[in-house]
Amino acid sequence: MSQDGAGVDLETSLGYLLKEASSVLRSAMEEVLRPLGMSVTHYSCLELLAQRPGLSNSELARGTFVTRQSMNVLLRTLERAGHVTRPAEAPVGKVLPARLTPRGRRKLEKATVAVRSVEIRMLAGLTETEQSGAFRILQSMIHSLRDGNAGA
Amino acid sequence: MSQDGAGVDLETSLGYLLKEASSVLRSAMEEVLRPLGMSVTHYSCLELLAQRPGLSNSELARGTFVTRQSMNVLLRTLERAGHVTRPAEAPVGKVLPARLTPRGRRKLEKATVAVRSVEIRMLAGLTETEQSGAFRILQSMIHSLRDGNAGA
DNA sequence: CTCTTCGTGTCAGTCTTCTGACACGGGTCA
DNA sequence: TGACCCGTGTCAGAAGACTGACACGAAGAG
Repeated sequence: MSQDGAGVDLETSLGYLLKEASSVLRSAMEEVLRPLGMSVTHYSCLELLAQRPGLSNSELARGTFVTRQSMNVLLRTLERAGHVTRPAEAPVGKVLPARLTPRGRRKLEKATVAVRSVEIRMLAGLTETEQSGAFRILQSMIHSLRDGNAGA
Repeated sequence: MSQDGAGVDLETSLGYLLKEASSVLRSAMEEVLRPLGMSVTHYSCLELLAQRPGLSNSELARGTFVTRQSMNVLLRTLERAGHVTRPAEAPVGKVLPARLTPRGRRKLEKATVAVRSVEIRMLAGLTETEQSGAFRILQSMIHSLRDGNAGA
């Protein structure tokens, strides 16, 4: 199974483990977000908007790791639900800065509690040192991958 | 932006970083797999099958983190392309053990080279110690998240 | 033996996300 | 000034994955 030597051994592959961790984290978030009627992308968009008000559609897309087309449809949904507002006219260029409505902010608060509990659960059993180590290592991976992408 | 204190700070959140890393890894894999006409799920299925021949549809689904319905349509595609074979009749129960065809194995070999190069690039700049540390930490996260899921 | 429970393969429909394409505004540079 | 390139918002179609539901076989409890 794992002794053929030619392949990427699933049992020891950090890439596979990364995918698994991400998958489990996503499932856990979906589970706690579902009672609130929100998806992970929903929440990510709102959280991003809370921390950086006035972000544009494209910027939100990059921050949540989806295409700007996908973010566009999500943003429409959030506008229709009254969680987000965008001006009808672009103040400058074509960029429409999005903002949370009070209602969106209230919705987000509940979601944040739920999501934070998941993150805390995920980190249980890890020391501060391990957490900061993981942080640095993940950043290194991201950096290496991005550089390679741009360079190729 | 990050001093409101109430939220999950995106700049320091391991969950967010995990999602980012996973997203970048996926993009990098898609990029090198595209010239071969394969998707990440395609590759994952083939790789899993190479390392554990005879896996069933449901087992493959669990191993690639998709639903068994999704894996079912993928498996059909792979069968039609001649990369995978499944017996017409289940040897026992309803479980249909899938196997790589020689053609599937050849296809996988090319993909493996491409994917391994991505993984190597990702790990560049990390010491052995850091890698095994990351491995252990990711496993801990997965374990904590899974336990919580089951317990809830 | 019978009943219940569980896991499995599969069909159907829906939803999300993606790729491709277009027009538009702003900045740079000749 | 005009040409060019880049980023943006948006429309349209396609691909992928998901949820819900069904029937069937195996394993265990009674």
